[in-house]
Amino acid sequence: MNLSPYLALEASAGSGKTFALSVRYLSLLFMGANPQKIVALTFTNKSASEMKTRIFETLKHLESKDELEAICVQTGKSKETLLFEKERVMQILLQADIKISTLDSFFSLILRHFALHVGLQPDFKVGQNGLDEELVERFIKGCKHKNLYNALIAFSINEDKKLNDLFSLLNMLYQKKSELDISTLDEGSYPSLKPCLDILERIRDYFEQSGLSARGLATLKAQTLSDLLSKKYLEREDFGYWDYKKYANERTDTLLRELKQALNEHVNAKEAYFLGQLGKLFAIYDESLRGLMGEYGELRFDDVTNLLYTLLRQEISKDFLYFRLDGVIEHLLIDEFQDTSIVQYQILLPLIEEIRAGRGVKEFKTLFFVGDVKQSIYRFRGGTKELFGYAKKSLHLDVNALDTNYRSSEQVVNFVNEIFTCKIKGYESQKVAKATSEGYINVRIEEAIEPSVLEAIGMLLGEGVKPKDIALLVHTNKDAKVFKALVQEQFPALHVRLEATLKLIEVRSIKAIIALLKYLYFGDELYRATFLALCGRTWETPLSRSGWDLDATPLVLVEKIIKTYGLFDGSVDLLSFLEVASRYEEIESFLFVLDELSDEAKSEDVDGLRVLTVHKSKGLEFEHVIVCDRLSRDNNRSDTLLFSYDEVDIKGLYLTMGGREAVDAVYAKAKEQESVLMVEDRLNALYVAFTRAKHSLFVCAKAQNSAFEMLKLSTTERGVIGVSTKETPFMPSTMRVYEPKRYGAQEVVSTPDVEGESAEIASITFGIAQHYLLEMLDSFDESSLKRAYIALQNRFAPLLDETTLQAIYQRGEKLITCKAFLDLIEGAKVYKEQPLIYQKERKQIDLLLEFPDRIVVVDYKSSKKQSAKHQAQVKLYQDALSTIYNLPVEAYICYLQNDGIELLKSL
DNA sequence: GAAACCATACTTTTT
DNA sequence: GTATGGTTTC
Repeated sequence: MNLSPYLALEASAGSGKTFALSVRYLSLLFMGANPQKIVALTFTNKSASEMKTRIFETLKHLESKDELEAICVQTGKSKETLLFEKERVMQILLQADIKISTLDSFFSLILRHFALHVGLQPDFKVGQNGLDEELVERFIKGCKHKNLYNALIAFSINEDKKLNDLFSLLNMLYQKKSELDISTLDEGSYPSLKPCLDILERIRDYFEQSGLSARGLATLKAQTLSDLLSKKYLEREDFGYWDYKKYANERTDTLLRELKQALNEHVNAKEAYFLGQLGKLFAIYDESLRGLMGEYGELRFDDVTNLLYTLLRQEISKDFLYFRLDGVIEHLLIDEFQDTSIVQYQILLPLIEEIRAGRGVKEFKTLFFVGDVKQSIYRFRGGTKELFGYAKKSLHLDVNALDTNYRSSEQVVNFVNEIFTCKIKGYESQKVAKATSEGYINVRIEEAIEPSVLEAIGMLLGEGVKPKDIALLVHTNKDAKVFKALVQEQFPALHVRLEATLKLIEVRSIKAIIALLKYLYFGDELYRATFLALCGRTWETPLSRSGWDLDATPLVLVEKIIKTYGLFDGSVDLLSFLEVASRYEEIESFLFVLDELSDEAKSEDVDGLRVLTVHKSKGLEFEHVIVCDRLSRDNNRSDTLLFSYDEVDIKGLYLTMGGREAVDAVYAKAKEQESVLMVEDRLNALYVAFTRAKHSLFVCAKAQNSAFEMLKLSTTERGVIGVSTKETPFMPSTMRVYEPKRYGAQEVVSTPDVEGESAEIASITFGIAQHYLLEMLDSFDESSLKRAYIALQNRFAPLLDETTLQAIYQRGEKLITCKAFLDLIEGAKVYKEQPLIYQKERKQIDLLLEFPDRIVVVDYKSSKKQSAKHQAQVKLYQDALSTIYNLPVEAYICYLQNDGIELLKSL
């Protein structure tokens, strides 16, 4: 065999990491590994499910996959042998409980086995929980109990920390709990600044006698530590400069040295006091947290790792812990290794070492770590890229690097190589694999980036690029919002997606199904139109309400809709939706809960131009990428605590103070190290952003204060956009991108009859939109109207242009100011969109007014064109309601027209 | 040329 | 709360 048993794979962006992982996994299977004993770990649920899918897909179609060749090489078996064994391996895989998961769910699984050892019930919940307030309460109670309450207050005042700040500090320590022995933090008493101030006074006296300028003397005054630390002369060796120069001598320089020494002692004493206090408080915090977890059975993600680590260290032996996991794990694969945190690594270490020990030749145990330190951008949440190098070295792993880029075009690969060589430490040029496409690069440096970004989008659309193939990468969530609004304003017809965690009911294909269900049930044209629009079908598409059995279960109905309209797009979301549908027995209860369904979608809606942060884009790829500069200046706020590392071990913990570096060399070094790491992270973020592009890459940089400054970019344009004719749509053909039709408001209302079909459709759309606005109206006042209008815009922006939407708004305005109408509803109990079953027909009443002595039904119409029909319809409502209520029923048709509201009483 | 002063913004996010 | 950038001051 050629499979290297202990391998670290360096996989740059686009170099075929997923390919390598599935080859490795399948090779292990073909070599006889038991899938129960292979653990593959990733960081997100998304990549875990992708990995599973990829492995199954590859195995299923092995004969036609490139992976086959690679598996031959790894296993040393011939193609024929592999294909012969394929079915057997598939069977094994299908029957096994496959262990491909995120680190976090793997850890919670282990913890559940041992929950009782840490005072928890095994059915604890993991997630964000709302126990924060409870924690504060318990913490304060704990402080009182330990007679530390006054100390807490004194500490708070001394350090000028609010309880909130203090809590974030404690939480920070909590995250580092496994790396740091908090109980041994130094302790001291609160130091006096007097010795330092005394020396300063001596310097001042001396200079005053010598005749130093008033300006100079002013610099030798200070009240507080931060005053003092901000003095520039602390950065100097002596006073031989500026106003001081004339009077400086050996004496003043000695005093300066003394001052620095005294300050050094002071800051260190202060730090010791601070950390000592914090350590005491931390013990209470930790205890309160443990208590809460036990009582409520709710854990945060950090709690899982922390408890597991505690368990591993003290309470039970490592062998026992991992032995309990369904037998011993023999193969471990870790993806995105550079994002592993120290605690996570420490938890896995016994397992890793067990495998690495490789007792006896017969034993078949392997390790496989894949990662790319250039893509490490999660340091702020604990990701430690140094672990990759450390693991390679300490475990004596074989190291391999993937050097060819299969994702990006030639121009993009070359550009990335050119930009990042020498900038990222140890950057190796990637080779180009895609000889077929040349690609396109456009770097713009302008005073403002907004025009460049819009121009870039315009260029791409002009070349016939589909919006869904464009991604706008920004630095912050706030920027994402701004850019989304900007793009939408400039291209009103364009579908723009702000990337966020999606709910199931927000997925386009599911929205369509819901609309159709509502149409079938209520028969409202609005829903029919919504359904057709969401599917990208034309208005003429025949769609009948008959032939659907509404008494069938929701599951059967949804299945039938999916089948009939070919809505299945291979995404897991539709499956989840079917699962949700199966929870309900009849359509009424299903429709009732639909709008509030909180189930989350697993895959994203891939329609429309995407706007997302660089961090969210990691692991994704897009045909065309526009990387935007940051809109605001970036803020490198430093934390109150500063950690310094010796490779992967915490070497020191410091209290940050402005100017401390001038008097404390150790601290200065730690701060320097921190800032180097921060710059590296930022550079990596840019690397991640640039390498998302498959075909073309736009960089829109600011002339000043650019986030790209460290790349030293210059304006350039290379290659051609030229869209390839070969199209691989994500959505099935029936879910085409909807092509917006533009209908002028004038056209709609003026001569709908003569204009023919398109005007007919336009007036239907208009009517539906009008109805929708009124449906969304909570009450008949202006603020409700504004809210309803926003809802209208969200829904109809792709269908109707701005003028038309405005016209609808104005009609709404007229309605809520119409005296006759307001008089009519005065004193009534108002119901909207009431379903009504009469003579076996399902109807929906626009507006139902309940008075003590009578009932009024109102139907909205946007034109008088078919008034006879309208009359008949409200008559029907009137009759129907008469049978239900024992009261007289009046019926009105409310015509909403451009020139005003007309309220017509039906006879 | 250097210090002090004043005004001005103001992170990244999954499990 | 805290860096930073620009301006003022001697």
